[in-house]
This record gives sequence, structure tokens and C-alpha cells, in this order.
Amino acid sequence: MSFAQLPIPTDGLKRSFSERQEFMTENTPASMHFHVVSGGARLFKSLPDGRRQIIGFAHRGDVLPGYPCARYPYSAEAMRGVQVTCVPTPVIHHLHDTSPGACAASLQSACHLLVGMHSRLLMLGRQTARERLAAFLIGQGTRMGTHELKPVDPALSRADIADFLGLTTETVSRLLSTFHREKLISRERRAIHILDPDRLRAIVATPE
Amino acid sequence: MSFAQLPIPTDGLKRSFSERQEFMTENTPASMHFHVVSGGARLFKSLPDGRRQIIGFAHRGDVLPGYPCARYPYSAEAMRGVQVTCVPTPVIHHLHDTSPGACAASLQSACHLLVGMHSRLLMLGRQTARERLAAFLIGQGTRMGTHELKPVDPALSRADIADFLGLTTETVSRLLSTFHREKLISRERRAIHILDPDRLRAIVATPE
DNA sequence: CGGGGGATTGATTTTTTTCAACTAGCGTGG
DNA sequence: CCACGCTAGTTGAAAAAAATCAATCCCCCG
Repeated sequence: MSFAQLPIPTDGLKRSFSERQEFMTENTPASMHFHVVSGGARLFKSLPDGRRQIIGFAHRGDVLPGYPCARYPYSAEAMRGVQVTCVPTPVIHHLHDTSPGACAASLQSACHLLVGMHSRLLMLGRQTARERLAAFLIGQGTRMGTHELKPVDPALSRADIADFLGLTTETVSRLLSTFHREKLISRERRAIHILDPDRLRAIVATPE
Repeated sequence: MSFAQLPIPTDGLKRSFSERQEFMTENTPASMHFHVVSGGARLFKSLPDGRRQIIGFAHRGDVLPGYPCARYPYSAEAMRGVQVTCVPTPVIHHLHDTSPGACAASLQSACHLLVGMHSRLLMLGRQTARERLAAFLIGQGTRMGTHELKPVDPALSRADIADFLGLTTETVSRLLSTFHREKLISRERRAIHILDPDRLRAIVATPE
């Protein structure tokens, strides 16, 4: 998932966060936006009892939350480490007010996100665990316009995948084993390599 | 769910569609935007085998899809009848280019949608059937800033509710019966009246 | 050479779906 | 005006999907 890519002034306060550090908290006042310079972050919402849904992942170039809002709609936590430049919200607003292009760019990226969300609603609401995992692998592999599918980022734990797909780690693990047995993927350490994109794609929209 | 509310020129082509008529089809070129004048529409995505996820509902004042996109990200179908004014996509673009306010307004409404989507991801991915239905009833009742909770729109069938929540009609029906037994709601015909908002709200974020 | 966290696997339970029967309105046409 | 038939809704029983509970396993790191 790619997030807002704005022409951000680079003179903002630069900060670093280490593995698992939460640097943005759901529902707190959105005083800053975070422009990811390096590393990655997981974006998630939680329920009071700890259940967690990963909304997306942020990478170099993404801005969080990247669109106007009074409070952060989700939390963000560093995967490995992450470097960000912090941009005060008023600066973003000022940017929108003065530069006509900035507003249009934000709108553009918000719409891109929105369209992706629609697909994820369909996935979470109506697809089976097997279909969801196949879709996830394809989606991850497709990041970057490369023709060949890339392996899944080893920074993602099984729990991350599970929380992204609305499943448990056990279910994810079992399905990965099944896919492995079916020679759709190979696994080395955490990295998952896609062996048969076509057959994976066929799974995504097929009942059995 | 409320959709984009833009200052649309009212001189567009006015059209009417009757119950169940699909007037916007997922993945076809987005040549028109539809400004809902009266009635309502269900917005949905489908899988090849017929599984359906309702993305949202559109009412008077909403614009579909309301944000720039080359192809419609979902389909729209009339509930009861619906009256719309059709606005060619280029007009929308022109509006964004010329009026700075228009672009900001679109961004605003896109963000509002986006924030709602995040919550729905959490709901579909991590909440139980019971919690989802309770959330839905609260959400429907809260439409309009009224303090009192309104009954659920009788134009919504059980299938609509199920497809919105990622459940089956049977599950929805059973849960509604349970809620009725627990005196949380009352039913007359299709309309569902909320009797105990507080207890319903308590269900939303609680594991039993 | 342990120790520990994540991952995998297995057995069992729970939740939800599926399949099936039945019921209640509602509109239509005899 | 009433009976028929249709569609939507409800309910029950059985099946399936996924979660939960419980053992290991496997690296990686100290």
C-alpha cells in the first residue's frame, strides 16, 4: 500500500524510531505528519481487548497520515527502524491553501488509497483465508512496477500478515505450508518467494 | 456512509433509475459522476462467482464516485428509485482545476471516507458477527446528527445488511432474533428500532 | 550451550456457513 | 375479493472454515 506522496519541505525535524516503537497513536490530536525517509512502519487500529487490524504499511516517501484530519485515524509503529521528518499539520494546511498542486496531489493520493480500501473491504468481507493470502502475496510482490514478483519483505512477521488479513498466525502458517506443498511459493527464513504467480492469481478470485 | 458533497452545477442531465437498476458498473470507464438528488443507492463490488460486498450506501446529496478515477471502483444500483444528475467527468476536473475550494472540498470528503474505511477494515477483519451487527445498527441509527437513534432504513434488505457486514442473511437474521430476545431492538416489518443504544454500544467493542 | 521468540503442526472447539424446510407478506390475476 | 405464487425472512440441523489451545521446533543470540 502506498500512501500520500506530497512535495514536503525537507527542513522539518528529523527523527528516528527503533524497532517496535510506536510513534503515532490512534485518536490522539494530529499535530504532526510524518514523512518516511527510510525504513518502514506498520499502520494499525486496535480494539480495547488487543485485537489488531493492520491498515497498511508505510515505506520511504509515504506521508502519515498524509491527509487532513484532526486526530490520527490509526497508530504507526516502526518495523526494523524508521527515519521520518516531522511536518507540523499547519504547514500541510498552508501548503494546501497556497499551492494548488499540493491539494490536487493529496486528493490524488487519497483517492488511490480509497480505491485500494474498496478492494480490501471485498477481501476481508467476502474472500476465504486461502484467497486472502494469495491476494496478499501477489499484492506484496507487485510493489514496485517490476514485472517479476518480489519476495515478501522479511520484516513482516506472521503476526503482521495475519493482522493484515484478519486471520490468526496459525491459519497463515498452515496456508503457507499448503502453498509450499503445492509449489506455489518457497520459504527461506521469513522471506517468501513466489514461484507460480499465475496459479496464485487464479486462486484469488476462485471458489476452491 | 456519506459521500463527496461538491458544489455541483445543477444543470447536468437529470436521470431516474428504478428499483434494482444498476446505473454505474465497476471497472467501466468513469465518464460520468452521479449526483444523487433523491432516493438511495447501494454501492458494491462483486467477485466473479457472485459474492458481493457492499461498500456503502449513497443518499441525497452524495456524488458517485465523487473523486477522480479513470474507472468506477464499484457498481451502484438503485434502492427503491433514485434520481441523479449526471456530471461529465471533465466538468469535475475543470471544477477542481479552476476553483481552489472545490479541490479542497473533494479532499475533505475523500478523507472522511478514508477514515470510515479504516474503521470498517477493523470491523470486517477483527470483529465477530455480533459486534458487527451491533456496530451497524448504531451506525445506521446515528445517520443525521439526531440524538435519538433512528430505525434502520426499511429499504435495506437482510441481504444488504449481510453484504455490508460480510455475513450471510441467515446469520444476520439469527442475530437480529437474538437481539430482539435480549430486548435490544424491536422489529416491525423490515424496519428495525433500536431500544437500548447503550447496551448495543457496549457490544461493539467487547468480547462477549 | 542454553534460552527465548517466532513459527509450525496437531487436536479440539467455536463460529459461521451451508443446506433445507417452513412461514409471512404482498401483489396479481382469476 | 380471494387464492395463488412469489420473494424475503426466519429457523433448524449438519458441515465447513477458522480460531483456540497446546506442543514442539527452529533459529538466532547471548
